[in-house]
Amino acid sequence: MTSTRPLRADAARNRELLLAAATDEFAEHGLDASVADIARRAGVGKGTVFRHFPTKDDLVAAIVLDRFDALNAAGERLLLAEDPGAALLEFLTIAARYRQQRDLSFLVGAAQHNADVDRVHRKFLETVNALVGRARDGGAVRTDITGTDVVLLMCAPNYVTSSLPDAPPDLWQRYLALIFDGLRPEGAHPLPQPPPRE
Amino acid sequence: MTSTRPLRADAARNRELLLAAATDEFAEHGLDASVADIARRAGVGKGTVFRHFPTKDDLVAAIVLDRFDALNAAGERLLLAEDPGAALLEFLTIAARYRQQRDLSFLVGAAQHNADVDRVHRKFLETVNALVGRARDGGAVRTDITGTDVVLLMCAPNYVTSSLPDAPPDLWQRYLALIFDGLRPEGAHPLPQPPPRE
Amino acid sequence: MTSTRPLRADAARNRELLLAAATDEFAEHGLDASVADIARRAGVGKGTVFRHFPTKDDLVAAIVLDRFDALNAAGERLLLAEDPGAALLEFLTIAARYRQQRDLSFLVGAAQHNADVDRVHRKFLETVNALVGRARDGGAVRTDITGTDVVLLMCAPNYVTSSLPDAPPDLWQRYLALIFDGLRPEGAHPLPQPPPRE
Amino acid sequence: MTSTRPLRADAARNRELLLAAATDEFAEHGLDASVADIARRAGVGKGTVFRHFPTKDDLVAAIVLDRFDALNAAGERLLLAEDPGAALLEFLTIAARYRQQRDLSFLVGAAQHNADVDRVHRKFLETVNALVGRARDGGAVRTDITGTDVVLLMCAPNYVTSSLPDAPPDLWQRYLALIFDGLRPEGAHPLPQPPPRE
DNA sequence: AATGAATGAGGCTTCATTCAT
DNA sequence: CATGAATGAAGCCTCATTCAT
Repeated sequence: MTSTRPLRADAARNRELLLAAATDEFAEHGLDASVADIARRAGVGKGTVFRHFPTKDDLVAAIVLDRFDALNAAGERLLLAEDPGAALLEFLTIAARYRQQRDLSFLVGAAQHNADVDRVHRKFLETVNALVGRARDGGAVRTDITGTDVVLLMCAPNYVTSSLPDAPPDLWQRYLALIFDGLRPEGAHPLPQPPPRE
Repeated sequence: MTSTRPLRADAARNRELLLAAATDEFAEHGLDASVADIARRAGVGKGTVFRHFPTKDDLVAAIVLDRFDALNAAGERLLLAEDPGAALLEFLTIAARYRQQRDLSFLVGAAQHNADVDRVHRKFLETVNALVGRARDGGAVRTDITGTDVVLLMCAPNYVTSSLPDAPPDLWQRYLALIFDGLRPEGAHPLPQPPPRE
Repeated sequence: MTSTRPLRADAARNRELLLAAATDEFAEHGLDASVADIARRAGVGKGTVFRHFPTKDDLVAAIVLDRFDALNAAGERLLLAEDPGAALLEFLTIAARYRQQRDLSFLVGAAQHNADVDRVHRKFLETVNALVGRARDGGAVRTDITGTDVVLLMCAPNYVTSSLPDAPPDLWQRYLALIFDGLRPEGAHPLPQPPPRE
Repeated sequence: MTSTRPLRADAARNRELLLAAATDEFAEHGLDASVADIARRAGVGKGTVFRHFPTKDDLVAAIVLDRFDALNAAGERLLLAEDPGAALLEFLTIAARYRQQRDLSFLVGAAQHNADVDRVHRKFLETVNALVGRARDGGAVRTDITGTDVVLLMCAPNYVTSSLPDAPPDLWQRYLALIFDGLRPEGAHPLPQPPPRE
């Protein structure tokens, strides 16, 4: 899929329909969402799903890919912003807002074994590293945290609200703010464990 | 578990074996862990699982119950500690250490429909509320957070490390410390959303 | 069956194969016939059974439905016959001949909870009531029996022969004749219990 | 079981409890009644069932055996009655009343492969043959029916009412009377099929 | 002798995937 | 190309039967 001829118009449209439908179904039913339901939601036949995505994992990977692509674009734009601290917070806000789907834990299931996802994921790590580096240099975040720390923490706001059945849709903002306060230099206590490498 | 006669010695042993095996399998494969695998891991027949836990949900509920029971006991003990702030941090540490399983998200699947779990869960909320109340009164945590906030956040340290395949086993301590720093009064910024009720 | 688009040719064929196989298996093994055996007998995969009949009960219902439909058609035709007594006997003969399966006791298992079966069953009762009414008015059957009596009795000829392992295939005709003789006015003795309502 | 030493008093009592419980359970749930339910209803452990009846089929056979024994005793007594026609009707009445359990179709499932049941069943056929022979000789039933005919027909009254969910408990009497009217000489029409041999 | 815990084959059903139409 | 029918492995659960207590 890394560089194939452009799809015919209707095929391209089906692909988008499928990605949207799959994203919604996964958000609602987790990784157990059935291919049949996705096909029905997209208004296409089951076979069409497999024409576009030979495997359910490939479908998951495509979603993750899109998500990372969008985030990477946003990140690169924010690297040019004036205030590095505000830029980082804005980045995390964008990431969390991206439809507060349960999380990106699909990543675990499929991303690990997909070359495309790997590539874009690596790019993502670089981008976050750059954003965090700028913020750290600017004194907006404490000196003992790394880009990887932020990558790991950035899904937490959505995660914690996901366990509340009828949470208000923007509740995640509260926890993003709390966690971000923990990243600030003011009142920082030493951390008991070193950051993970990579 | 509602006051029945004590199990025969071998049955009690199998029950423990099963709970341990199930806990491990769930930790490794999520809620999709198969009953057959759990039975195999416990070294018993498939039917034995269903003698002890008529339903897969019952098995999940039993695990959640045990976990909450242990947590509640620890919480009550810590309510008597001298330093309220240290007590809260210790409580969160204990909770996170309790085998850093992915999370307690089993709760969603089964807790909602099980009377025993409901009861012990409510008790859990009370305990955390009390611990947070004491810490807040003692100036150890900022005034704008509630017990529910802490309940929601307390699984996050395990969650964030779970996405790292080969994380060092105690990495969660780093993120617990970071998040706890966000709960402290020093350098607190106003929160954009009110806390969820209940 | 409620007015859906016609099935694809091969699907329709499989549906018939399945109904025939299921009818045979149920006749041989009673309601306990396994879906796997039915699938094997029809020469299709187990999953195909559930594509056509999402539930074992649905399969049973479909058989019962077909049977009642055929019977209803025959009954309506016979309502136009000249001799009402001969028409009733002919109807009972047709019903018994319809593959002398053990009985229609599948009805109990599924019919009660299926709207389609309910509808066609009610129609069936009406038809038999009409046939019996005509025969009674024409003096062909005794005055103290009702349509419901006949409905209840009409499975008996097949039932009684079913307990004979190697009965000749047309033995049921003997018992239908005997029972029908009991319905005639000649030599009728008063009945000790009133007919069931409905 | 054909001649073993007499059971200890409590064992004998358990045997009776089990037979009664099994009879009830089979009557309620058909041949699918579970051994566990039977044991619970009898107030004994599951293992005790298998001490008395090594196999579920053996339990069924024991019930059938008891039933046939009782019927045979009644039949022999009625062979001495004055009015042969009344005696036959009385016999059929007794048979049908014997708890109008669904039927004796357990016979099919297990009786065929059990020597004891075979023996007592053969005896049963002889008894009915004798009863019918006397009635026929006395002009109480038509000349073209045999003992086997009656054996086959005698379960029908219970069978036909069994398909009515809320039938009055004595409804079978109505259908026994109707069927018996069919056996009388008055108004008999020739039968289309010969009686089954044996 | 009685109990009930353990077993595992087998039942119904779901679903990712393949393939004829 | 799209469709949806077919497949069969795998999941959860039941139950007759065995066996340790």
